[in-house]
Amino acid sequence: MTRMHKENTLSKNQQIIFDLIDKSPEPLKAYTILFNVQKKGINAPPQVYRALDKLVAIGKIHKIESKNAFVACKNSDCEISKATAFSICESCEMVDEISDAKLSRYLSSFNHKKGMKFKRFNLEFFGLCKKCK
Amino acid sequence: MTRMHKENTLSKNQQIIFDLIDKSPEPLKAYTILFNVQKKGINAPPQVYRALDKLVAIGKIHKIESKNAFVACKNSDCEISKATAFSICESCEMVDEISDAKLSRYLSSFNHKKGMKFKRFNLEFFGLCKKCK
DNA sequence: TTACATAGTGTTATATTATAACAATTCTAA
DNA sequence: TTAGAATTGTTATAATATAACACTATGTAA
Repeated sequence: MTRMHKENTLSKNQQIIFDLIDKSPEPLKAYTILFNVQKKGINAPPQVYRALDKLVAIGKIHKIESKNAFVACKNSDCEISKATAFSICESCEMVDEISDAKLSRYLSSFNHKKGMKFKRFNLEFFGLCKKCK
Repeated sequence: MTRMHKENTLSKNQQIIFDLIDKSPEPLKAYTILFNVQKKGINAPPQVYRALDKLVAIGKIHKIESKNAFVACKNSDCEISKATAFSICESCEMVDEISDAKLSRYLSSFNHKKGMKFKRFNLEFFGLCKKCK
């Protein structure tokens, strides 16, 4: 049997950073996170980026590529980030994770004509949210 | 009548940078572009980024957000970058713009339950291309 | 043809985002 | 209890992107 490590438990830095992202109403950038956790003893960028990388890998957070920012996963259906979709308000910067089984199924089964088999997708919609439009 | 400027013609720097991207088989990063156009008198990052911004705005190129890199538009249907989709090989870095009217229609008409009206989307699929799988 | 607005250029400096490299420590499974 | 894996702490630096300012070129309207 191959060695297994404890799952579902986050390390100290990972927990600190996840908590911060999870309670933020908006996506957080790495250096904003750094600034906010310095009081907890996390002093340098690599500490933040390492935690972010791990949290992304295990699906606890997602990176919003168009903003270089991170949000907590709100969607139990996204299967460790294999299928992510977001709506992004171009005015107030609000980001909302889309949980739509039909959309997810449609895209997961989409096959490129040129013979590529997809493992993962990320979709970002842009517009104006209810409040801003 | 409102003032109109010439359309469809690129400025000198825009043309140089578009030509470079257009003949590249792979997405190009801003500083790779800078390095390659220095012999043509483009010396500093802002010159590159300004041309890239404009080329993106008029739909001649697209930014691959997950790679911070740029490709020429191969899809006359994308309507000035309102609806972009790419397949990205995780092994060889190849990027291919997807032109699929059905997919585009499906996503363009997708409406978020929470009342957001979308103006634009970007979709990035990841996997292994024919050659790499 | 002038004059005006808009777009583009060149330049220096700096801001922002992300990683390399290395030493030390802690956790986990056997 | 011990070896491997994961995590931490740290310094330095790489990579990506923009601010700000002076200047030039181009298209349009009068």
